[in-house]
Amino acid sequence: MELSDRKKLILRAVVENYIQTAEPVGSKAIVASAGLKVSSATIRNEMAELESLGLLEQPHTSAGRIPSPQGYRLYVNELMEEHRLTIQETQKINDALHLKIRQMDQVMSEAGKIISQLTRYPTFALATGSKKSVISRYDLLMVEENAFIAVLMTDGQVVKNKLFRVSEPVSAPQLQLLSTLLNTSFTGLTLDQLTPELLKVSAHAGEEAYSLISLVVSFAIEVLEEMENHVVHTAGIPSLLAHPEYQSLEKAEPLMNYLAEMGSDLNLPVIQDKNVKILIGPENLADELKDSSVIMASYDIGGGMQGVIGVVGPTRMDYADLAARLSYFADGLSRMFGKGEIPAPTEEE
Amino acid sequence: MELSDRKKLILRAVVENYIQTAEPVGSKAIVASAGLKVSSATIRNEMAELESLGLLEQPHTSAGRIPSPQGYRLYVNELMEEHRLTIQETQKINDALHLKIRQMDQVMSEAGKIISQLTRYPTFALATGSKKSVISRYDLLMVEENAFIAVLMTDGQVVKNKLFRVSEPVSAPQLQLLSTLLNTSFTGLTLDQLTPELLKVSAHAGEEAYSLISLVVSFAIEVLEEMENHVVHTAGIPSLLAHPEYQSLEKAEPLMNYLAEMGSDLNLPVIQDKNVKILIGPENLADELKDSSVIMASYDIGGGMQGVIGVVGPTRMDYADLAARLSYFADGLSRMFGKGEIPAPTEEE
DNA sequence: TTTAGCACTCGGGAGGAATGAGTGCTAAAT
DNA sequence: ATTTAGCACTCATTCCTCCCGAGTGCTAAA
Repeated sequence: MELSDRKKLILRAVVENYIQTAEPVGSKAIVASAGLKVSSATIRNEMAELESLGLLEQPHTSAGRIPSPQGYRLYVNELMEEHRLTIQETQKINDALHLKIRQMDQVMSEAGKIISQLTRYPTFALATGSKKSVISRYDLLMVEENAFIAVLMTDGQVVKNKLFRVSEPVSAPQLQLLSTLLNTSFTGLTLDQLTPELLKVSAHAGEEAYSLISLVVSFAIEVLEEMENHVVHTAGIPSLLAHPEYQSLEKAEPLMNYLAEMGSDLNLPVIQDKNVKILIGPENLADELKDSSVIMASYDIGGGMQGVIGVVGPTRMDYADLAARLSYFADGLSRMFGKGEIPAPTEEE
Repeated sequence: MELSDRKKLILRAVVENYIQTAEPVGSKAIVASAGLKVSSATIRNEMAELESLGLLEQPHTSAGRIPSPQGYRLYVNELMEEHRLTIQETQKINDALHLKIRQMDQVMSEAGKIISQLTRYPTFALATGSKKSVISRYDLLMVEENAFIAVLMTDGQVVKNKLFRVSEPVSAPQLQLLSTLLNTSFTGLTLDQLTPELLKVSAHAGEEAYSLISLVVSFAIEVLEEMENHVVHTAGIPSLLAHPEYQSLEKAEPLMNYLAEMGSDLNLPVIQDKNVKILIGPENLADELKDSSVIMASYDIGGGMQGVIGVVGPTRMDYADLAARLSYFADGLSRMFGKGEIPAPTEEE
């Protein structure tokens, strides 16, 4: 069933009033804010109907109405106008992007901090993707007699390194040999393909080579595990407390703990079709989020992976504004990854 | 003036009772807990004196006593018995150390998480040291025609890398040349020595070399800046809410925000003589910490740097227990850095 | 110096009245 | 058929007030 235009107008007024004031919206307030030429009694009748449709609800009998999750959903889907960012806002986001993000592997952790500062909401950031990462190349660098550095690169262009200290001395030619071996036998393999393979190689090379190889390969496994584990970075969790819906500790604490501890077992649907995805109240899978909303945007990392960055807040959020900001931010990140390089401030000369 | 033994006993009983119950301690409770063969009236007299000495205070007239910051300080300095960890506790810490910390550069961020989980207090972790870091070696790895990896190692044995994409194609011999140049002219320099030097080199080599060199050097500068910036990692901030002294948002919020935002401008005295340092209430420099305590332990990173890891909580903390746990944990980290290698689970066979 | 006894203080919780915003419903008006 | 004015009603919130009890300080005796 389709709502009358007037009902839509009223629902929208309720949502937008409530987003601003955080107080239940009464019929008189609607008359004042929406440009309707009807009396408050009429509004009351309409609101009663909107309530029976499940779009509005009453905290208690003698209070105004607040939007239900379904009400917000309808608002987001049909009523909300796309928010246009001001030049200042885009400028702010651009500045933050370019100033703060220096190294590619900091993107995950820094992006969250930036968004959290910009929006004053808690944020989470993670990388995802169905495609399994593989190591595309190995380099071994001799440091001294019993220390060397392994540098690994994944197909997603992520580079990781680790310093190894070993008891038996190693030589440069030896490392050369090993890295050839690694590059021929241990590249292009996904995490599950990587373990049993070890044995074969130990036959070819000597005892010592075996132990070195296994050191580097177990490092490779760590790296791949880390990539698949979808570590979730969070930032700005205490910002929650600034919002009236989390003024009571019973509300705030479970959510804050959930956010602080959301590790690999994230209960969010991370696949998304469009750039921005909004989950309202009970649409969230995690119990701790049933009374909150999540707005997230995705960006392309390359190598078949995508990054997701989102904010968490009360269902009473400025969806239009946040969606626009996140989307713009995510686009900026996509662009950075697309270019494969950070537009550092030094480049602009 | 030296306190009588009985006063010491009473002070200690008050502190330890209060640490456990979080409720002001009355004279009767003291009689019951401390093994004193005197009546509650005597205790009351003694407590009145302890109060006038500034060691105890009364939340309000008709309540028991709680320790003042000076009271805690005296307790920590003289009365507290060193806490012996149980086998289980040390085991737990060892397990956490070995399981969670895989790569050296994760130590900072992981250590905090571990301690926070172990203690259920918010933690902070940072690296410090008067000595300036320098880059001790550069390696350039050719990836493809217009991409290469720079691997930098500091004198503190930290290795960082970055993938560069360049518009002009580069060749392996060229990179070889550049890395020699970098290693001869740009190693052993502190952050402040690093900038003006650039010009000299541009004369030697051609145009293109210049731009590549400056790319790598500016990365080196970023790395050194990052090391000097003493980035503070925090974890477990919401754990604060579990403690009764932070049940009211007015108390909890400023502190949580402070912790969440404590960036480079950390107002803590980071130098320390012993392994563990305790700051009680107003001994803290930051206003936000005036009603809280900080317990921190340091560990040796090598290369003239030391790491600091600490917990933040109410002044009513189990100082003995936490000091012991942190100290043990920090010693474990020192050992790891001393060996220069992570005792990975795979090695234990 | 210690102790028993007692009056006193004060925070915290329970109960209850006043307040007021906002409703639903009815009956008249358009 | 819809809209509106009017009015009784509901209920969260605020502000008293009262009461309780834990714990104190003080006094006077041991």
